[in-house]
Amino acid sequence: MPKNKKPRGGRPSANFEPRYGAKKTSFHERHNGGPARDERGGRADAGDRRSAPAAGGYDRRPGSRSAGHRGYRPEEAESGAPKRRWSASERAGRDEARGIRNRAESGRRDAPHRRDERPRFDERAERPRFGDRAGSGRFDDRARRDDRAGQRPTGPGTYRDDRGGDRPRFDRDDRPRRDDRSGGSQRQGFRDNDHRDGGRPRFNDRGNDRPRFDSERGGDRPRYNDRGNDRPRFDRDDRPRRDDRSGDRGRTNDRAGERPERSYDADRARRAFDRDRTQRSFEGGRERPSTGGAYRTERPRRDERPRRDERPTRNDWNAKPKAAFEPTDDVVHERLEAKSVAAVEVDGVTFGDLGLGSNIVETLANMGAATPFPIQAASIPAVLGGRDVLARGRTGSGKTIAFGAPLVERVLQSQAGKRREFGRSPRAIILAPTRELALQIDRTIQPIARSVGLFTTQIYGGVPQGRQVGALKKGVDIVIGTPGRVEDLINQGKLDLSDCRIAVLDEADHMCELGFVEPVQRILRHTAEGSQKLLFSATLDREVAALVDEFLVDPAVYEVAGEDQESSTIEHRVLVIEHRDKADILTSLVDRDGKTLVFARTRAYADMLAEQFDDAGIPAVSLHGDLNQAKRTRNLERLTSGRVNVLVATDVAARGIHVDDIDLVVQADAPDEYKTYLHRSGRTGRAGRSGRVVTLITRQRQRRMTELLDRAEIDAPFENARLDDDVIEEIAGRVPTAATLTA
DNA sequence: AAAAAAC
Repeated sequence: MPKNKKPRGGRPSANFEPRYGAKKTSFHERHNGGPARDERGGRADAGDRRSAPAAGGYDRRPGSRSAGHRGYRPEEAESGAPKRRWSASERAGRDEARGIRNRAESGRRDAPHRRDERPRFDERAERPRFGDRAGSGRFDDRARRDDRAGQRPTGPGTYRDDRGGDRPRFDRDDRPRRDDRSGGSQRQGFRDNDHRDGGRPRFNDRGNDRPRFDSERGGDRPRYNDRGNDRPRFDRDDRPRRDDRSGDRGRTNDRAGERPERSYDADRARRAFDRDRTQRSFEGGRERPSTGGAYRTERPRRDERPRRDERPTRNDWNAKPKAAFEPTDDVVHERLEAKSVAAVEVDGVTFGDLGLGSNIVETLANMGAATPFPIQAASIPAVLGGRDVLARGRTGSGKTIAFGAPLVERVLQSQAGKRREFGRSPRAIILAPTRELALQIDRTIQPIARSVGLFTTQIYGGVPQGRQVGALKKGVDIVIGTPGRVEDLINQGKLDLSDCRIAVLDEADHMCELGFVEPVQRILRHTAEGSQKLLFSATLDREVAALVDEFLVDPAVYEVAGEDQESSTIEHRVLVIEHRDKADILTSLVDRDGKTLVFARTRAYADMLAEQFDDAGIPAVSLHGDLNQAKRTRNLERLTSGRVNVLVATDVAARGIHVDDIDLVVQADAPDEYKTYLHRSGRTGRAGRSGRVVTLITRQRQRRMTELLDRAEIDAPFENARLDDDVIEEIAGRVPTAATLTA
């Protein structure tokens, strides 16, 4: 939604970001090349349906309902020949001439080559058509809340409940009133919350029997993110030992009591440092070799290893090879300059408690975020307190709101009493690695900002800059964008960040990768002196050190304890296949009812797969950097809206993109990096929903894949699979029938 | 090696 001035009336505007569930706009009619009946004709028994025009398909609409308008078309004309300005072959020719393949519009699908060779996929004729499915059309009420957090509007406690926890919610009535608590918490906001000593339940307690009121840790407990080295650790002495508590959860905390110095006790963080360790050779060569080597060969193969419940806990598991390297952890933390606060748990805490104003709280509630997720409860007070923050919360844990809501609050406070001047320069900037992500962040933050009278605008490439510049001229408060265009506009003198007091890097570790980090650094240098920096990512690691060293001052580091596979809602599997079966297995995997996201390594392969699925009668679109922005946005929206159920993407979609209801992620090509694996798989299982990830590899790749999964600390069974194996039916969610066809 | 990010 590239607009910072959305018409209040909600009239859909002809921009690149159609509102979900909204009417199609004339923009789309124009760009869909007319009725586009083929693409919407439904996935079912492709041949028949396609030959029947439109067949009462989806909400196909004429461009305008009234005869006076330019785009007016009478309804009945939709099915008639006159609308087909291009014959199928002409369209195909046009598309080829443009070098852009748009299967949906070309006539190619009318002459599908391989369809006859694939009788097995024809059963889908019995399935409900898209328009009939329960899933479609429901986005009207979700459009506003499809933030990355994906918090569900089911009221308080949802987060825990989703994870199968039947742990009783903290009874808020038991809780002392805020004012009763110690520490003289006079005002609301960061300081106040900082003193979450007294009666406040411990955030990072987990388990049912945790002590709710730990009064002996009363008012003299230092504040949560106090600075200074003498700060007693939040989770040190006074904390019940892990074994005293019930939980088998939150194992990441296991060592907190034993090793108080190691504050950044996220395994993921440590893991990320492993690589560095190899390079830095702190350990004199006793670290894991990167390929093969002693460590690997000593380990049992995956399927020979004990089952998870018999296995040592993750820390123990890791401790074996790493035992000798423990001191390094501290070195790493110093390098990060981070004194971390362990994870928090948030039962009974409200957004208001955290210091957000009532308008923002209400807006969050309307977006489906009734109560804060852990990462939000951790970072919101710190952001409001003006600290630099590094935060790691796994995919789908609500990071956008974690930085967005307090950012809005802070911008608001900084402007209190001042008029919003025409042409004012922005007070905050949020940078994201992809345009889609920038759009999505704005979709989450804009309503929050608007609820308190602040304006946002998106600054990203691939679209004409005029509109963006126009918004800046009028004056915006929060800029959300991608580095390229942001820097471009800065250099053109059209974007002035000198008054920008807060800068956020989403997917911060990615933004620090080669080729990304330099523009980011230059942009950050344009922000106001001493501006507050917030770095968020699901895989935040030392890769951000370059930025931390230059830009962050005594950052608070947050993470959420217990974010391991045990507490995850994602099921991981690896299929070991023959390469010649790959195409058919992929088609079989995506031939299903739920939404499926397929990752491919290259743009060309993504296109090829989307086309292959389409040809097999499974409507699919692709998303990658070779598409123009309009197509990118549109194709993603097609998945979001349920118009197609299959999206084939490159890693442009690996990070941050939130689409409700993706229940299967297929990695047609295995990723090379464990972080990529984590981010890709994080497109499913969001906000506590369940999801499944399947990765296809060939036999030769097994070892590499095992290593990657080790790094990701994911335990996934490797299964040999052939085309007609039940395992594929099972993963796809089709019930294996006795009549499983054998060609 | 690929992908992303500016025109």
